[in-house]
Amino acid sequence: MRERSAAVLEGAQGAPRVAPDAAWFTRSPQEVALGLLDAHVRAKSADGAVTVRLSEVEAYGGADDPGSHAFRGRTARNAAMFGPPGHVYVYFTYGMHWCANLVTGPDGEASAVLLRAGEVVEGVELARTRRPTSRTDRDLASGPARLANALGIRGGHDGADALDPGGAVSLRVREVPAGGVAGGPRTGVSGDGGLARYPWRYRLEGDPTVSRYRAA
DNA sequence: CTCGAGATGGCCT
DNA sequence: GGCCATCTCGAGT
Repeated sequence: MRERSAAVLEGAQGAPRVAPDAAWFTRSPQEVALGLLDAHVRAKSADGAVTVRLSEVEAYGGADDPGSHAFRGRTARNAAMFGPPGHVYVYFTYGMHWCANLVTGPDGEASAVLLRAGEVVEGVELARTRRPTSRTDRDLASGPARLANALGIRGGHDGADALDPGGAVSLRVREVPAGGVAGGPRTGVSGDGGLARYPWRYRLEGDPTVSRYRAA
């Protein structure tokens, strides 16, 4: 199945990026996901800071979403998803990789947006040292685990408050949403319902840094 | 550029 | 014990 495209970055070009507050994240994961496109995610550590401009994200619901880690209820692993909005939810997958999400919706309800891909716009040299296998800079954060790795986000960041501008992870979102982005197929939802029922994967169409891994 | 296969460990049933 | 919200590498077009 081929994906359809849509307009890109209309109105957002030149719009300032601002630090979001809790209310900004207290919305549906789909709304937040669209708002996060073209946002800056910054992570600082003792080594320095890396900032990624997001080009691809994916929304996850809670008990109503079979593709969500929270589908079967709260566990120690997914506890951050049930916590306050604007915090980081980090999980370990495939025995190797960390992936970073931002929690959405009211405290106590589980939903989040997975950060799938982006472009490193600050700290490229540090990101290269963390991702020595990247052949080109566009691959530094072109995938969920690649992005988390480039930012230096690991399990220790689980639950971190991304609304604190001075925190280890901080955000600046477009004052005018990038908008006009197609919903692509999701991973993790088998069968024909994947795209039809949960078209919650969003990207900046034509952006060279989007992940090349697309669900079958 | 694309495709296919293997690695690898925590979580959930 | 099976299942992954994946990545890298090698080989083929």
